[in-house]
Amino acid sequence: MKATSLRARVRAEMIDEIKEIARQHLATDGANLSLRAVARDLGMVSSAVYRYFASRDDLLTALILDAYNALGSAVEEAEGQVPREALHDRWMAMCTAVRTWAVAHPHEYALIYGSPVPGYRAPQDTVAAATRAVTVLGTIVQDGAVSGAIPDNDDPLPGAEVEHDIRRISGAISPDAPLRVVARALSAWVMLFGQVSFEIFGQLQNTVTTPAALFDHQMRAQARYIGIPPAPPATRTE
Amino acid sequence: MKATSLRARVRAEMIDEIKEIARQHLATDGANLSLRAVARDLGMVSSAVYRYFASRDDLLTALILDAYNALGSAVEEAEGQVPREALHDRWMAMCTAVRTWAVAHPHEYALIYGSPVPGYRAPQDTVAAATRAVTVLGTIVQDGAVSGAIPDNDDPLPGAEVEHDIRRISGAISPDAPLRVVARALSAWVMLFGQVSFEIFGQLQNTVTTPAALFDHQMRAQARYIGIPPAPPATRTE
DNA sequence: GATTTGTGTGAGCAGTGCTCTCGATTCAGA
DNA sequence: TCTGAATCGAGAGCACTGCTCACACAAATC
Repeated sequence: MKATSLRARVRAEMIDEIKEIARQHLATDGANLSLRAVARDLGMVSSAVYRYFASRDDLLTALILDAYNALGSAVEEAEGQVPREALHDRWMAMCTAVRTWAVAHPHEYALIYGSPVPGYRAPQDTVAAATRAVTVLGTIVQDGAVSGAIPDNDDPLPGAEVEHDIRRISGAISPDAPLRVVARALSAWVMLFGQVSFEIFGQLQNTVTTPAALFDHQMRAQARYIGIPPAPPATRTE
Repeated sequence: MKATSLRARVRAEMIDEIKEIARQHLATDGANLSLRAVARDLGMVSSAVYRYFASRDDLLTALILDAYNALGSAVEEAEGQVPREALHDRWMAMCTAVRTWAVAHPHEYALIYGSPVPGYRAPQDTVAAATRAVTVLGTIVQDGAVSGAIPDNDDPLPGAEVEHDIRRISGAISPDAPLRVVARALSAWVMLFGQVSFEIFGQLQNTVTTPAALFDHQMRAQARYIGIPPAPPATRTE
């Protein structure tokens, strides 16, 4: 009746344990993760770890994938709890989830949105995981566009090359939204991660005293910029 | 007539040479800079390098400071060549200078705007250097505000905490600009570096085919957002 | 039961940051 | 101009790293 052998189960647990310890080391020692130190914490010799990860970079890649998925889950979960028609609340929930997760896991955030550590390659596996967060933005914009809540704007249209790029992104994320709305949503997306990165990477040090409040204010401004109608004054819906 | 001794001059040259080789290693091998390898390239033994830099982190800090200054110079120089009254051109020149420098020196850009490498501290020296670029933005906004070219907008005012932060930034950079204009300029600034970071760090891979064109389009949109009037249709001024 | 497969050990290699001692060179003051 | 002090590079050495490779032991398969 056991679908997986004892060995396979133990192996999976071992992999999880290694990654967990590695995450702890990441949080304390920074990005220069020591495989030997991880092995030491596990009570085993360094070479044994190589039975589970072919190299240190492979371990890091696994952590990167996990980080993308953790962020994706956090965002999906937070946005999923908001009623579909409350576009503004969905947008804010999404933004806040990104920042909250980043503040709680700064080193893992740095792993995925900071400078690429090794000779940077993005294994195809990570692409799908990385897409989860932006897909949430896509559904918000898509819902707002089809319901008419988010109107088109009168921005100048981009050149052919840029239009092609934006159209492709739109097709994958919010196929029925006007091109110019997608363009604005994209810039808001970039602004969102720019703001978080500035905070996590210390660019706001000695400049901003209340990053959470500033973040909230700026994200509301971005919602206005995209064209997401403001939330109605707190009226209980039940 | 020599103000500095021979030794001091040789020492300064040596420091420059070490930094130059280190920059080359940074460009090829990525962020994990090897002091021994740098020493080898210089034909000296590793311990000799410690006569010039107390530690590897000290070398990196020096490179970080140089990078901030290089970016600052590039931005100042590009923006300085545009006539003062051409606000839109000044804005675009500034944005383009940031991206151009980053594309030309991706690893140095990662050093200053990526994940902080060591147990991240920002030595006070770097703060001044880091301010140079944003100061350019400040003068543009300031000039536009006092000349009336950039009108105030009707954004909701932020809460007291955020207002305090923005007011302090405004005071240091563009003291006569309306609070709400400064807030928008700040978000545009964040968006600018978000866009560049996304490109340099590979977040746009397999998504955007012409990053330069997209960048140009998005930065024009940000100028509109701030309230910088569009450049008049190319009429030769002479 | 024999054999193949997976797992952990320990030694070892090449590389790293950094310290220290030891000659050699340059500088500054008498 | 000579002398003591400061500076500099070389080399050895320590503790650490990623990674490889035989070796022994256990589990899974035949």
